[in-house]
Amino acid sequence: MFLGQYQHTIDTKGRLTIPARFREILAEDGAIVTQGFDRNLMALTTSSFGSIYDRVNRMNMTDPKARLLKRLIFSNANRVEVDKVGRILIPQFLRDVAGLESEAILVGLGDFFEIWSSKLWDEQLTQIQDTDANAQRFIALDLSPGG
Amino acid sequence: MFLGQYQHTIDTKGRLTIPARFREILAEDGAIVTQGFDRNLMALTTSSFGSIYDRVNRMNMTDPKARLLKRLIFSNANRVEVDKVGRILIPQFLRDVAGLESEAILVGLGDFFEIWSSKLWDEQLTQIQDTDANAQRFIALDLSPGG
DNA sequence: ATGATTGTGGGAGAAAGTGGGAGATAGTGG
DNA sequence: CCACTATCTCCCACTTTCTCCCACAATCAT
Repeated sequence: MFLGQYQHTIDTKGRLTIPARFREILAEDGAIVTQGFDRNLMALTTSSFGSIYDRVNRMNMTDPKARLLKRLIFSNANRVEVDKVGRILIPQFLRDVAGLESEAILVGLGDFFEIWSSKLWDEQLTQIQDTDANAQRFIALDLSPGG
Repeated sequence: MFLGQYQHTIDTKGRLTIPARFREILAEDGAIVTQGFDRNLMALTTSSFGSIYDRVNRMNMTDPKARLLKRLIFSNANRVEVDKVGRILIPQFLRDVAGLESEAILVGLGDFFEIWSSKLWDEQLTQIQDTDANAQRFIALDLSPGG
């Protein structure tokens, strides 16, 4: 399971170190990196990308929105390999999409993880750390641990 | 069941001793430490985190609110292992969230326990021990044994 | 009292993270 | 088709951080 947040550098060659904990999960058969929904990137295992693939594929392609979603997901998807010391190579166009420069925040989200520029992630954090708003969110979703 | 409160030091390496009583419960398969509701941390058994995981994970990722909630839950969660002498390692970013420095209060809350900085826990204590206020506060909460 | 358990600290080896060089590969123009 | 250039990939080296292990003090129970 991908959990927690890590800050790593992106070197001049566009290589990004994957946290050791994430590495084990990806090691089996590489990963897919694609554009996320919020100016970020999503990194998925090939199997969880597969399930998205199936879902999107089943959508009705006469619906313009479905076609747009399909293009978003697939045209920006990129297969990446983890190198010997645990890095992946992020293609230039994906770095541009997420505004990535010399450093990135890797954020575990359970089945997959996200890649953010530190600037944009800070903006997310301010939303996430709003404890009052969080209490409301939890209430609305009845997410108490015992529930 | 996690009960009572304990004060323990966090050493320079970020290690926090778990009370022996709590240890037995966690020993099997480690724990998940995550951000709590009030500038504190929650430590859950992997199984009770599992039920949260399932529910959050099923949410629709095309919904912005769902993404935010997912980030809240997973990005601040961290799997921790209990070492040979009964300590867990609290990552820096979680220590920051809860304002933890060289000591912490561990508070049993049944299914899980909380981790507080002593300063913030003192503030809680003054609220909890205000018997006059309590008389008013809890009226709305039905605590009859029959449930 | 004394042996066992619990809590705390620190050192050494291992692992993680980062950077850069050199050969291989691909693309471009003549 | 060949030569040149730019990019990529593989490999190695270094630094920092982490993890494992042991030691000691304090507390508890017999």
